Amino acid sequence: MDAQSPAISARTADAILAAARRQFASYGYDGTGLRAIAALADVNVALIGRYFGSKEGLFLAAVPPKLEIRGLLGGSMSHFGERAAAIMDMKSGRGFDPMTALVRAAASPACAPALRNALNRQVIAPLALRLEGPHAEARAGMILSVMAGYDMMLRVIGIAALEETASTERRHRLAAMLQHLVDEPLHMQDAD
Amino acid sequence: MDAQSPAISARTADAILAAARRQFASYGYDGTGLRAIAALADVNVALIGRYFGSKEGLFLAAVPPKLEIRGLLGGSMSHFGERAAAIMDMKSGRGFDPMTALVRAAASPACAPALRNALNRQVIAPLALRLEGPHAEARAGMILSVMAGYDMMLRVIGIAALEETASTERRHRLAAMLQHLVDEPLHMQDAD
DNA sequence: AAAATAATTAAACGATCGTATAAAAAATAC
DNA sequence: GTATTTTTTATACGATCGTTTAATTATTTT
Repeated sequence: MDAQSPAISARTADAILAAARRQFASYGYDGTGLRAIAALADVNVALIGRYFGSKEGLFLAAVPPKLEIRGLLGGSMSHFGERAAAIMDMKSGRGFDPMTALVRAAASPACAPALRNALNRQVIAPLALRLEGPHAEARAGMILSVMAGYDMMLRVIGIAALEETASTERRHRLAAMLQHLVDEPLHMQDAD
Repeated sequence: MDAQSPAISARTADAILAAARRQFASYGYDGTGLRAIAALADVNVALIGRYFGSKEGLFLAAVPPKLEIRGLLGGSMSHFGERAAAIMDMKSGRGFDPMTALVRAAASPACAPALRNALNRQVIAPLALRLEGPHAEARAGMILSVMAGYDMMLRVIGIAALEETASTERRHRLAAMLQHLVDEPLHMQDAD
């Protein structure tokens, strides 16, 4: 219909996006080849160019929109730590995880600006709105830091000290870290 | 002398290593080309192959040996948080920082095993020895997670919420996170 | 059924990558 | 000063990368 529209099939676009998410999360931005994505989606490589313009365009369409941690800001903030830790632990392994994709793609200069924008708008900002007390944005940034670092050490690098720790143990400690940042205004008595 | 020795000049090897560290820390493993390293070191590309065998060999010779966070375990553990946070804040920007290199290289499957070993032996293990109470290794892993995540969000991605926060503010909050993990056994009263 | 449009494919381009080979230059030994 | 060894260079190889062009198949329209 649209005169210069490049001829689109929603099914194919979704297949490419799904394959791209899996590959980017598993091998990072640089480590993922467009031919591997195309093979996984069972389409021709040229379709990626036609649908998303470039590799960077595909990455931006695939990963950032999924960065809103689902259900993370749903409930009460007095249990944010537990909720977030549970989500971090619930990873499917095979499927696509936005946080792992983020960690694996962060090193590529091509993605960094887009990731920064996406994180600021879709994670930091809404999270900061839920944080009471001063320095809400800085604390939100620290919360994201802790979650990303945890994912990096446990899933991307695979530090033995974390892998060999019981899941409930890990979850409890991560939850304490995050909740400490949420409740920071209540802990001001601890300052020296 | 050694019959099959490949003919080595210490000055050249050091120049290559220094250039490699800068490039790997700035552009990650995949984002760094051997020709760029050679140009920075002012030597021919072929010398890298002759001196270090392969790109992976060069990376392993350049980055992991520098991962021992200098001076981090020197003083009392009651001020570990402040000390570590100060080191994280003291980054030269231009020079080589092992933590940033770690974050930028973690995504590459070629480096992950070597990084895991280096971190386990040179960071986690000596740090865990200094931690009192139970789960020392898991807590050491979490400490490294927090530091790596902080570096990733602040330096690699450049989250605005952290960049726009005063350095002392950031340092104080990071120190509190780390000290909390060090002193965890003293906080058991907080458990629900 | 024929025509027109939508959607996909096959093939190749130029560039860059890590790596290997053989020749040249520099340094040392005799 | 020539010979020998050490160190560096120039060059090319094969592979893979992201991207593009033109041809082909599938679908819809008339």
